[in-house]
Amino acid sequence: MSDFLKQLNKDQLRAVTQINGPTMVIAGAGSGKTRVLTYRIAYLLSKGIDPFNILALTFTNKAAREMKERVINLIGDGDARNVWMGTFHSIFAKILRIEGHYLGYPSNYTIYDSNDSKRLIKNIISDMKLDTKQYSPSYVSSRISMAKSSLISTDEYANDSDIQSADESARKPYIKEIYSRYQSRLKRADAMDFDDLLFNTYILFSRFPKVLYKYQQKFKYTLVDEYQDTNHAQYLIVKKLAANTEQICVVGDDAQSIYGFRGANISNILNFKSDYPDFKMFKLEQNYRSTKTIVEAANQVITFNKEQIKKTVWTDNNTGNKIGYFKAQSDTEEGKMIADSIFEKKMNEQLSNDKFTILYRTNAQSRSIEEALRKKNIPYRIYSGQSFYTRKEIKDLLAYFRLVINNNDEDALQRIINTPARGIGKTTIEKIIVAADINNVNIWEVINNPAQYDLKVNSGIVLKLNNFSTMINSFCVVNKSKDAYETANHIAVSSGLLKMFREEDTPEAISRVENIEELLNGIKEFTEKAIEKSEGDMSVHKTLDEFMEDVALLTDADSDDDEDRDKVMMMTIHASKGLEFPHVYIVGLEENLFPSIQSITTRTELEEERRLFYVALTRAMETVTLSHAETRYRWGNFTITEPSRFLDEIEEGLIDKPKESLNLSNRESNFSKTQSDTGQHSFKKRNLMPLSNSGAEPTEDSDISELKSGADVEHAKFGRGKIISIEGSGPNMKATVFFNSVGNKNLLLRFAKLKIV
DNA sequence: AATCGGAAGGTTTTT
DNA sequence: CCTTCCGATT
Repeated sequence: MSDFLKQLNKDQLRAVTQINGPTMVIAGAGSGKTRVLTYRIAYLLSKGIDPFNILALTFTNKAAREMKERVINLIGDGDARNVWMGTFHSIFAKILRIEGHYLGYPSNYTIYDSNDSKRLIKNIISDMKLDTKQYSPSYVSSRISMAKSSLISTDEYANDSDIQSADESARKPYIKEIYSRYQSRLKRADAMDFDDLLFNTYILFSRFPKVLYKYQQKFKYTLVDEYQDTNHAQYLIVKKLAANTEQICVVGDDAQSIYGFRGANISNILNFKSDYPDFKMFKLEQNYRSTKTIVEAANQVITFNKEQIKKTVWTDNNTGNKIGYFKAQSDTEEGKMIADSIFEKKMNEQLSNDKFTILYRTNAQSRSIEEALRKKNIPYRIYSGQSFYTRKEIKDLLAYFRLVINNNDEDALQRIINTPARGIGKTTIEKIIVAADINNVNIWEVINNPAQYDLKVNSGIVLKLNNFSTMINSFCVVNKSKDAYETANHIAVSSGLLKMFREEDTPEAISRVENIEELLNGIKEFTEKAIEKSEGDMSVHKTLDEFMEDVALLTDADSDDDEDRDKVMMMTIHASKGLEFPHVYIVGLEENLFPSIQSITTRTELEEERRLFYVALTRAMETVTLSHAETRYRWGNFTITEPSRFLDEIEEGLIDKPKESLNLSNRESNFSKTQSDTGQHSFKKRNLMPLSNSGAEPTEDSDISELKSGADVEHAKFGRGKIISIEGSGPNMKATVFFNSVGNKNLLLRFAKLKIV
């Protein structure tokens, strides 16, 4: 029956089959952590445990999805589907949809992402007539976030003398007031931010023992991945859930704790001992992923940290190559060296693109590398945070969806009430907000009954408001009966949003229309997938509400698409956690960048940076190449950099002699590059919906490839002109052209149909 | 009320 | 350098 257990080593086997009582698994990098978790779930099921009684919590959607897939592979679809597997945030969001009414939330509450919540905080700060410099929204928001993830309520925040004196000495005594207003505004909008999903779940379980009991009964077995990254709230919720049966298994690696900055607390691992004195601990120390060289280098680096649980990660794998080391003169050069190196290795060893991964500390570093890859025609894909969903046009359309789903969502309402322009201006909105505040009702309520709340606007405006609310209400009606795609499409068209961008005939607007179409395609896919899963049954259609629930907790790094394989992968080190790749490039190893300048003052923070480096190294299976640039374009000017201290922490025998860039003309090329770039941005086209995709496709249209800067061209609408510069490639190729009639224009070449004269 | 341009601020890292 | 926001202008 349990044939699959044969695939485990001794330690893994013990960790999997020890299913009675609290269990902690300390798993070194590459030692089969996910494997233990998935096999443990399979094992529980094989022992007759009801899948409905199992809860598995992860940090990222990606990890959750992978776990699901692997469990399905082991035991088949049927049982696996009934196990609750998901991120902390998504599982708790689900619970709050069901039980939120205990706390006064409707089941269709909106989830605000960090941008939404910063916007709200900013509004509050200006409402309070405070200086936004002194009270920068991001500072205030991180303060509030820290409080919430430590379960400190608004009242507790205001009454805690330590917190208050800290805020006062930081000259920000009003944060308590902002926090409190922020919470009531969220409540009024029937909205929760990310931290509320945890905070409110905790409150729910504390105040309503009956609800807690229900979920304790349901989740008899709890598994937690990446336990070292849990914050206080997550820790306590899990503890509450497991209090009854104590059938809890946590898996983690203190050496890979990299989320301290958002409240993760390594000591949760250490507390485990005192919370569950009769716990069993297993250490997984054999690494199956990397070469000896890589494992050794990683071990060496981590010894520079003082705080850690002792363990010895070792491997039976080959020694492998030494670690590569590039010393580039500039960031441009760094990109070039990496692109060249990938190209060479690819050709020599006949490797596909997807065998290569480039890791960096900050998202901003991707640009110079991207350019180099594009020049070499190497396709790549960036797994970046949220860029797709933070685009204006996407946010706008999503705001319509949000408002339709939750009429009280004030942030969404304010975003779109005049987009596209419908004559409801700033002054009017101002008046509505004041009326709402005075009467302590929601903005939506005021818009629907302007007279009742004594809104002092002329009859023309009243008519416009009326038209707006009629429109939204009609969308709500559509949403009740149609599936997600039909509703979304209807809204995109009837709201006039699509038309607005279509009429504006600029390359920028064209790309916005494309992005909207991508979003709609994504929703279509989402809808069809559900129908497909239910074997063509059209009646079980997915609603827009369900789509939005998915989106709120999704980042585009989470998505994966079959058509999008075989590309070099690029991502931040944080995003790479839990993944493995054959050939890894870790770039920008410079002081003040990696380790980050914000983290070199305290030991704790520096050690977190070092763990980050440890994570980066241990992603690699076969080779690692490190690089640094001696000069780097930052904030628009050259900075001379120093090699990262982390480079010295790897013993000389394990690392190659630095390979230096020889191109002396690089400074020049750097200058010319910046000049031609002035004032332009390339619009990265995203392909299928939840996917961030910046592919460098070979140019298909031979006409286009003949266009060069300096060429005289003719355009159907603008007439004669001269090409000033060209950038991008494939479908993204665009040019700046000076036309005698209208001056400079940015054109997407694929649409512009330029003729060479 | 809408549009355009300039100024200012922003880079950690993510759910 | 790039993006966003604000204010001045029409």
